[in-house]
Amino acid sequence: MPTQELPKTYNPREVEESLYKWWEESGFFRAEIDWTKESFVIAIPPPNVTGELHMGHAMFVTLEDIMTRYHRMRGKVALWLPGTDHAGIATQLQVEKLLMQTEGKTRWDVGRADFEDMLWEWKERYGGYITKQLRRLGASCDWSRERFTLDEGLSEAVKEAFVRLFDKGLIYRGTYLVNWSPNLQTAVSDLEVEYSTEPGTLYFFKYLLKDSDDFIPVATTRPETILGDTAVAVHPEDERYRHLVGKTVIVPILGREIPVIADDYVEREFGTGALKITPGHDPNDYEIGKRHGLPILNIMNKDATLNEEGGSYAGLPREEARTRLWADMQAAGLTIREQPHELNVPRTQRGGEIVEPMVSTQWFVKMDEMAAKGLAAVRGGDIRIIPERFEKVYYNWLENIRDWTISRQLWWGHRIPIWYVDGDEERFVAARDEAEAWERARAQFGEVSRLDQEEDVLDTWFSSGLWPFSTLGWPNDTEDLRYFYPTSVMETGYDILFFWVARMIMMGLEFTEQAPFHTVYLHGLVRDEQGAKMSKTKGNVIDPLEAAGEYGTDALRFTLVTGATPGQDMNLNMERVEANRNFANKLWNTARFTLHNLGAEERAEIDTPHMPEARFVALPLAERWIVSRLNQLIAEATRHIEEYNFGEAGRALYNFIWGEFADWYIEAAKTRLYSDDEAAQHETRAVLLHVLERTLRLLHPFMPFITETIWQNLPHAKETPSLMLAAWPEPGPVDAEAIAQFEALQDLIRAIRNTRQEYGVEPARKIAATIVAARNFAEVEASREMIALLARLDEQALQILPSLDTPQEQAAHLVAGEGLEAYLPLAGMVDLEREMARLREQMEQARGEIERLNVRLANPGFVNKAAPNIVQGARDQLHAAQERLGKLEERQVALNSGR
RNA sequence: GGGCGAUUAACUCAGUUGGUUAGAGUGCCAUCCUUACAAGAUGGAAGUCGCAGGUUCGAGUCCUGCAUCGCCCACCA
Repeated sequence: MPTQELPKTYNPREVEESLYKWWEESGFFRAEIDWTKESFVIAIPPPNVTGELHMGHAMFVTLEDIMTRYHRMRGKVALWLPGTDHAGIATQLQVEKLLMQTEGKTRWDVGRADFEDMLWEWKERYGGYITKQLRRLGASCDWSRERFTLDEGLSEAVKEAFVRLFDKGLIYRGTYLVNWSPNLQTAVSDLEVEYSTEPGTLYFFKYLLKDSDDFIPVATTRPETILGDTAVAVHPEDERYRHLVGKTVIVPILGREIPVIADDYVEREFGTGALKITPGHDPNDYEIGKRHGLPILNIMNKDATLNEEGGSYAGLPREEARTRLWADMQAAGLTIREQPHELNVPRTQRGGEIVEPMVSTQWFVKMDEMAAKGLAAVRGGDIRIIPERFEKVYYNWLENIRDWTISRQLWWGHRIPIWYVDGDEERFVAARDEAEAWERARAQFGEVSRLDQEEDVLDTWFSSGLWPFSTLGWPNDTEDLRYFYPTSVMETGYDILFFWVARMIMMGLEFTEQAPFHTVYLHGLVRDEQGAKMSKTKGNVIDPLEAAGEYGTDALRFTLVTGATPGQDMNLNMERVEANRNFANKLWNTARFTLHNLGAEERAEIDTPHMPEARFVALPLAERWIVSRLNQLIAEATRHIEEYNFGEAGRALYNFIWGEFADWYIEAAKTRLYSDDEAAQHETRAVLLHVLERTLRLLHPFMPFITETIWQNLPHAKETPSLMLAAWPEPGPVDAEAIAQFEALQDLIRAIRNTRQEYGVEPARKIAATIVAARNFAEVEASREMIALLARLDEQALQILPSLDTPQEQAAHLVAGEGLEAYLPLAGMVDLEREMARLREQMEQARGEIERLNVRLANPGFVNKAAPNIVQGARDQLHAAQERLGKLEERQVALNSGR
């Protein structure tokens, strides 16, 4: 493996695509079943098959890829199972739109068979696009197991699930008031309805009593529904209207007679206190109608135009019917007034048009039983939701769940496996295929001459609900299913907790009698930098591939993972992506430095689990420090990842790589690297290489491309061909004393630099400094070594005069922890007055600290109740501060007497 | 109407069983083209942790109330 000179800056565009291709073609993403090993499985949240990549995808790819790569490196059989969703409504809408644009036709114009062909064509053309985009983000999915919800296997699972639920009596057909989408002409579930607050009008009008001039005043926001009224309701205890209960009133314009009823649902304070009842087009009225046995009048066609029940308004769209009717009522003197009123308008999630509650015959799933099991699984701890607060949201939804409308009057989806017998809507069987349907129909109904399959398809989420196991082969008892199921983590956005996660849990429990995963990790929405939702109409969408193209996929991923905490929305700003691009470049240059200084002999050792203890203890201070810090980092990053705190893990890596490895260790290493001591050189290179290589492993799940690229350039034996297959590092020894000593060194250097700047010493000017290591270090090798290090680290600025004696001349005096001191000569640099002032300020600080600590330690509550290590820590601090103050006082005296 | 989240430096955000003097990136000021990196280096300024109480030896962190913004659920015509 020849090591070539790396370019000065990392160029992601040059490596990402080919690297990914190599990973994929080499089969590194493939999960091979190995019964001696543990598995780690994530089923991807399947994107819409013809969808476009957005930041939500980038977010889940980042998080799921981190988990998958991490567990793969930990030696598990890691399967990230990819696939796409047919996305019934979304896809059909796209194709309908295209059909309208190109041919000016609706789907009904071309007919079901041809339209279905168009859908499949569309899917074939655009279906691969989204998965290509996921690849660009580095997703280490096992593409050999890719699934699509309309695949044969998954369709089989859907039929099986449906029939089982049907046989159990959990699926029923019924005529109820459902949410109707007039554009799509299909029913949608409650979840697919979104409410928006919009300005509107509250219309007051008169309901005339039959055979009387008297009237009941009624208020409505939707006058057109007057045409479907079958009663007027008042509160039973309302004195104003009590005497009218049981009387008959006349529907305006139409002249129909309807009763006045009493129901305590009516709010006396709202409007006029009298409520018109339209059971055919309002959910609450529907309930009231059922209670009172009122007729249900459907006044609309499927496209929300008025039907023949609307009398002369028949054929008009609902909005137009409203204005016409109101005008006619005004002319007839039946109106009272209008007032502005804020409306909560139900709109369909996809199309955005106003939902029309409409009575129709649909298929439903009974939810109570399944919901109870779903609740128990989370309550009992079989499933954990992260962040925990969403457990409450989940409970709340399942506790109040209503039956699920699963039929859709669409043409793109799984056709409901119900067969009607001899054209009779009341006689039907559920069956996995037509043969079984005949069998079942004959067994149940005897002579059967014709079977017709249900025209409706199933809600997309019905098939998605089976995803964790249908993708693994269920209902067949496949090896994949046995080995990989249940899956491990379900990672997705909190916005589909009800749509998808809850249903997967319920269906998993129902069909496999197991929770489909043990952990649900919910991420937040990615918003723009002002916190606004990204949308095409606002034009504030940041395309993940554009961002990745400009700054690198790794930078984008790192930004997404470190910028947010679980379940929390994040505001993405490109400055952060740029900053992380810079971080990638920093890492790149640490690698360049390491490789540049490498000799031919440095290689093999990095394949060992960690540095042998015996070698470690013999290392010089800086080396023991960085290796100790690395080992602490390994433990810390591992802990954070295990606890799903990926952002914290990422930040810890960032701080180590930039703040410790690059800023300090590499500088410190130069002392020995550029010395004449060949053994020392070799040792230093080995440590550089060791730390770099371990760091690459730790960072790989977060930034797969750059880490692999560098890793491939490292001169080592490569027991594994790719970093993604390398073992996750194990923490080695930590030398706490080395850490403390090196940190003291850092403190002192910072203090020296700070003093120079304070006194405005020009950077190029060297200062002769006297460094004194305190008595407890005076004898040990460490102090000499520290002084040498210091000389190197501030080579440009300092001429170090190592000494164990306090100098007598006037000098600025600096003290760091671990008994390190520095004296910077005053001559030519230091103004005595300023130095005295500086000393006073530092003494003031020290006294303040001593005061605070004394107060704390004098408090019996603190000494008795606080943890012993906390108390001891305070004592140590007090001693250090006292010592520091003592030195400062000595120095003050010395300076004064020297005057 | 019910529930949840957010409120920390100029901006975008971390801060995980309560424990020194609250951190990062960006921006800002000053200096530097030092032989890995100007996508860089060094130093610096910058926060009464939304407000008011409480618990505690000790609160950004726990409790109560309030304010502002946002989200979810429910759907009073």
